[in-house]
Amino acid sequence: MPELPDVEIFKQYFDATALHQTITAVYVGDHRILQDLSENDLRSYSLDSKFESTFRHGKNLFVHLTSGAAVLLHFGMSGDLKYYQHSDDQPKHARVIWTFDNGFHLAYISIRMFGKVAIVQNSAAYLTDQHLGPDALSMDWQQFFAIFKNKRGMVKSALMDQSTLAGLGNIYVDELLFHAQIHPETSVEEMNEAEIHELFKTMKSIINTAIDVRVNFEDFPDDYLINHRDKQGTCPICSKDLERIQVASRTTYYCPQCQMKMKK
DNA sequence: AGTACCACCTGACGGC
DNA sequence: TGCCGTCAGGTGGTAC
Repeated sequence: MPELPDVEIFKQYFDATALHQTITAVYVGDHRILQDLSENDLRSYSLDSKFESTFRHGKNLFVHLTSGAAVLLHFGMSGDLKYYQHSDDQPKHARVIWTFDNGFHLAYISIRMFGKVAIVQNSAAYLTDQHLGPDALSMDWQQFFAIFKNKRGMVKSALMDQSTLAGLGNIYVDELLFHAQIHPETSVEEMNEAEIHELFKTMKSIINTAIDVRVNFEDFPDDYLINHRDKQGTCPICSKDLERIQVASRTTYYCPQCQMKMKK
């Protein structure tokens, strides 16, 4: 699930539920999810502290604690959050659970264990250390063009590379290339400024749309690719059968008629 | 710098 | 019903 729009919705959910309450307990359901962090350390950072504010960069969600440090949540391929009151509602794959003084709990869920929970002292330094590029939603055109005018390789690989820009994954890269009518294997160095600008505009548009519909698949506009990603899928615009190929080792859907721009 | 693999995990689904 | 292969929206490492 979680690419930038999903994580933005997690942030909004977190802000609406789990801030400003004293943490009274921390439960770790599977310590493998903790990165360079012991269960005891997570507990001592959390207990008697409060979640104060959240900050998202790409697919990373930082939650600042009143104790000073921040909890970093990364959701991998199957992460989620759930705020609930009764233990009957505890989700099956809750890997970390924070309990608050109002009796509610916040569960960090990860089915496939690909996510991570860490403690970071300085989120800006963490982004630098991890070599993360600028956030795809907040970056401006000057930044985007400065990066892409010097990039080489396939456009899909470039957009997926978190050190180039942070936040896009397989689903939304396919979606934006579809709307920009650019073939996923197009070489970035073959694209002119107008095409790169189209890429930028479309990227902003599809991220904002996904956030507006709160990533509910059924609420995406009819001309979006997202609900047609299957082997029998047809193009929502021209009805031609979609192509399914591997690009940068990832399953890629595109319309061979609408996405003609291709130079290898 | 870019790409092609492999690995990390669990669960859902289709075929037999 | 059960077993098995395949696939899944992420990331990190290694080798070329």
